[in-house]
Parts: sequence; structure tokens; C-alpha cells
Amino acid sequence: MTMHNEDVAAAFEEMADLLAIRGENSFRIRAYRRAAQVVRGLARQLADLGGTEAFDELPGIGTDLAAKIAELLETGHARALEKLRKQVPAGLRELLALPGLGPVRVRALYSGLNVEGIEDLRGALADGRLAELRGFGPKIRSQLLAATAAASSGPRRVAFSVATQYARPLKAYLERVAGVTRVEIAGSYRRGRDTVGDIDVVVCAAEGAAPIQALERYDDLQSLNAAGTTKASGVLRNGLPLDIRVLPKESFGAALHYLTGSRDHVVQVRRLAQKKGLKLSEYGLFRGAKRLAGATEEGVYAALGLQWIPPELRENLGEIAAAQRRALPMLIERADLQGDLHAHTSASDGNDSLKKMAAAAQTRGLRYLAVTDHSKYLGITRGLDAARLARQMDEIDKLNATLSDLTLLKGAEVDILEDGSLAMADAVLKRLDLVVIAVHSQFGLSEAKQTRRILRALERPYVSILAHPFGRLLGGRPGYPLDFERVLAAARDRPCYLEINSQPTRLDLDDAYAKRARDGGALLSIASDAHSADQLDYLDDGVRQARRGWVTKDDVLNARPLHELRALLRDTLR
DNA sequence: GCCGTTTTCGGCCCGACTGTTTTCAGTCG
Repeated sequence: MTMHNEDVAAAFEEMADLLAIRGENSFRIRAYRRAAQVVRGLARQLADLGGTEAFDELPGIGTDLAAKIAELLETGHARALEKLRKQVPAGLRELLALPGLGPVRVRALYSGLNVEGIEDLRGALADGRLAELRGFGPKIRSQLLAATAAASSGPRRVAFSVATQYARPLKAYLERVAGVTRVEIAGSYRRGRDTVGDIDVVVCAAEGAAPIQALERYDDLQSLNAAGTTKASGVLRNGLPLDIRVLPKESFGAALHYLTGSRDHVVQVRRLAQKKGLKLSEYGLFRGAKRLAGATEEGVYAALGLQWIPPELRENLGEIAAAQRRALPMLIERADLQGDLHAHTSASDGNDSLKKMAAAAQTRGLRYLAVTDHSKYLGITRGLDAARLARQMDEIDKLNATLSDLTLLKGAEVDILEDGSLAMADAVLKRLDLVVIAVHSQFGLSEAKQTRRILRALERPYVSILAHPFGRLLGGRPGYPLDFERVLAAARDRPCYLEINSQPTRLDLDDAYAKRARDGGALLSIASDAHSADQLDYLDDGVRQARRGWVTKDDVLNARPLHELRALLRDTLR
């Protein structure tokens, strides 16, 4: 079996859990968790990195963990993990995941009552045995009762676009509370992650009680689990957890920084402060009792000798070192996009006419819009054959003649068939301004077959952009396995450009692959894949992922003005 | 287990809230 980075990360996380349950040194446990995080964030596969020496170079990974990575890659197992699994019942891990249960209580449950999993815990709660266990009073018992009941439904992350629907009204509601001067949604939402696990809110107010009382009356709140004077946590009606902090304005920037995270980023910045003899908390940056900064994030970063780091980069993946060198990338912005290179009309499976799509592009300030309706192929409703595509091209010519500030480009989204050939004849594709190719079937092929299929498609003469390269659907299906390094190299050298599809449930390439593509020298197309006029706004979502991938204006095909774009597209049609 | 322009040993981010205690441990973010 091939061990991927995710498998190695999962092994380290499991080891961390098992060590925690055994009551081992917490810093040792933290080292395993950090290693899992580092491995998960790697741009390249560990297997391609070399050997033990190369692993040892990774941050947070020393001799011991480097050897364990090598062992996992070579054998698919880690003896240390196997040993731990024999010592700790498997069910204890699921207990550790329950809210309210940490390593100490899990150990108490196991040693005191032989509870080895959620089922046992339910039993111990039901027959009253748990009440006799020291440290498990009535409050904790009822909390655990709720937790065991909720465990079956399970915690889940929601798409960013779903979180927005809850975060925006909540922000607006809190902004109306008396004494509140500012409200920001922080956390992974502010960092622009594709999925969001909870809503973190930072409220600026002189006194904390009023906003938290107001929250208790909020319509969309399901329950409040904990509520103090500056901090509360609860659950929204859709099941999304909520955390709120209220701080005065002299601390607001420090609090925003702290709650925006990521946790690893914040810890690293705090360590940096510590090295300088300072202390950073959500209340500010302090030397002794003296507050050096805290009102703004910019002030906190500046006082530590750092550039302000855009939230999308705060993943402890090198952004802190770059900020020290004042070498952060100038991230792409929505306003940099001159056009959109993937959109559908009612000619295939879109909702709106060519004319309406053009008007929507104009109102959004786009200078060009590529019309890329589907080719005729099984599974795609109303795909265009050569004759209908020819009629659409005439229609585009006529419309272009009436448009002054927008140019419609003639394109198609053509299926990559299982053998790597395309679902439309070269003679037809040749007449287009650009050809978007994509996989819409046979997601279950092996990595070798899927890779070969796409590499063959990239050898075709008329191929401009590879759309949604992994075919993933958030909450639907994971991306198919692909040797991305080979696809990237082939696309770059051809050239064919790689798409960051902006559909909120796709976001494909994702942030990490966008970074790899950029580092590998590929040009990217940030495309809406709009199936209606409104969906042109999805470009915001694509830009957010691109920013998380350290993507700059120079890395983006559709940040180029039309004449440059045309020249680049001509290179793809030969 | 990692790491080092204060250290190769002795540190390792910082604080809020809760519950069950009698001064604090555990959990969480």
C-alpha cells in the first residue's frame, strides 16, 4: 500500500491520543500532534521528499519522528503505534473525542469502571455506576449523557458558503447591541478555509455582559453551554458550534489575532514574543505589566518585527518567517481579476441566457467572459454538439458587436473520456478561443489510470485549461487519486493552465494544491464555473482559496488584460 | 519528542470557564 501524507498524519495523531490516554508527558504528545500538522500541510508527498535526512529537516520533526515516517512509508506500519494499540483499548479514542472528556477523565473511566468506549459509557451512565466515580459530579454526567447521544450524529464541518449564511446575520445582530463598537467573525472563517468547524466571534465592547446576554436571546441560537463575563460558547440551530469573546478596544486587535488562529500560527507568534522577553495573549502584547500593543493586529505584528500577515496565510506554513523577512507575497485580490474563463448558459446546463450572463459580467466589472458550455456527452444534460456550438459562436459574434466594455470568448467545456481522448473533434475545437477540459465520469479509476488519462488529454492539440483537476465535491466525494506532480509538470510545459474552480462545493484546486501549482510554475485560472448570472460572484470564493495558496496576481491567467490573455491562449491551441 | 544569537539540558503559549472542591484540576480554544 502507498502511504500518503494524510496516512502518516493520522498515525501520528493516533499515537498522540494513545500517549495522552496513557498519561505520558504532554510535550511529547504535543510533538506528535505538531508533526501530524506539519505533515498534513506539506506541499509535496513525503515519498517524493527523499529519506530520513529530508524528514529530519522538517520543522518539529527530529531524528525519532523522521525514522517513524520512514518506517511508515516503507512498511505501512509503525511498531511504536502497534505497541500502543495493544496497550490502550481502541474505544478510548472515541471517548477522548467527546466534549468534556480529556485524557485524565478517560483514564479514570477506564481504570475505575472498565469503560472502554462510548457504549460502555452509556451503560455506566444509565445504571448509576458513574455517579460513584470521583470527579464525575451531576453536571459532568449530564454533559456526558448529551455527548454520548450526540456522538452518533457526529461533529462536522460545513462549507464556507453555509457558514456565511449564519455568520453574517449573527454579526449584524451583535453590532446592534448597545455598547458594541465592532464585531468580527474570526477563526477558520476569517482565514477563508473551504470548510468551517465553528463560528468564532470577537466583539469589541467596554463591558462583556451585555453582548453575552444579547446572545442568549438570539433567535438562531440552540443552546449556550458556557457563559462567563467575557466569553461564551454555544451551538447554533444548524448544529454549528459558536464561540464568542468580548474585549475592550485596547485589546481588540490582540483578541482578533488570537481568535483568528490558526492555533499553530498563534502559538508560533507567542513563542516569538516569548523569545523577545514579551508576553502575547488575547489582551495584548506585554513587557511586564506594560502593554506594547493590542488595539490592532497591525500593531501586534509590528511590535514583534513582523509584517501584518493576511488571515488566509495564518497556518504556520512559513508565513511567520516570510513576514520577518518582509517577504510576504502580494496576494491576489478579486479586483485583480479581469475576466472569467469558465461559465455556462442555458444552451447547456446553465440557467441564464448568453445575454444575461454578459450583462452580469459587465455589472461586475469583468472585461471578458468565456462561454464554456458542455460538450455533448453522456451524463451532461443538453450538451452541445458541433452544430449547436457553431450556432452559439455566431450568436457570440453578434453579441460582441454590440458590447463595448466586455468581450465574450468562444469556448467549450469538453469531457475527458476514459481513454484520455476528448468528447469533441479537433476540427471543432480549433475554431474556439479556448478549450476547457474536465473529467466528469469514471472517478473510481486507480491513480495510475486516472493520471494517464489526464496526461493523454494534455497531449491533445487544442487544450487550454484543465478544470476542477481533482473532481472533488465538498461533503460529496473526495478527489480522485492523481499523481499531481506529473500532471503539473505536463500542464506547465505544454502549456495548459490549471483551474481553481470557485464553486463553493468544489474549490478545486484546493488551497494546498494551488500552492503546489504556483510553486511548480503553473499559471492558474480562477474561474466561477457559473451556471447562472448570480454565480459569477463565486469568483470571491475562488480568490479566497487562491490567497490561501499564496497566489499572487502574476500567477493568475485571468488577471491579465485581454490582449495578453489572447496571446497566452493561442499558445494552448496548436 | 523537539529545539537552541540566552541553553545539547531544561524548557516547551496563554487564559477563561466549569465543576467539585476547599484551593484547584481538567478541558477547551
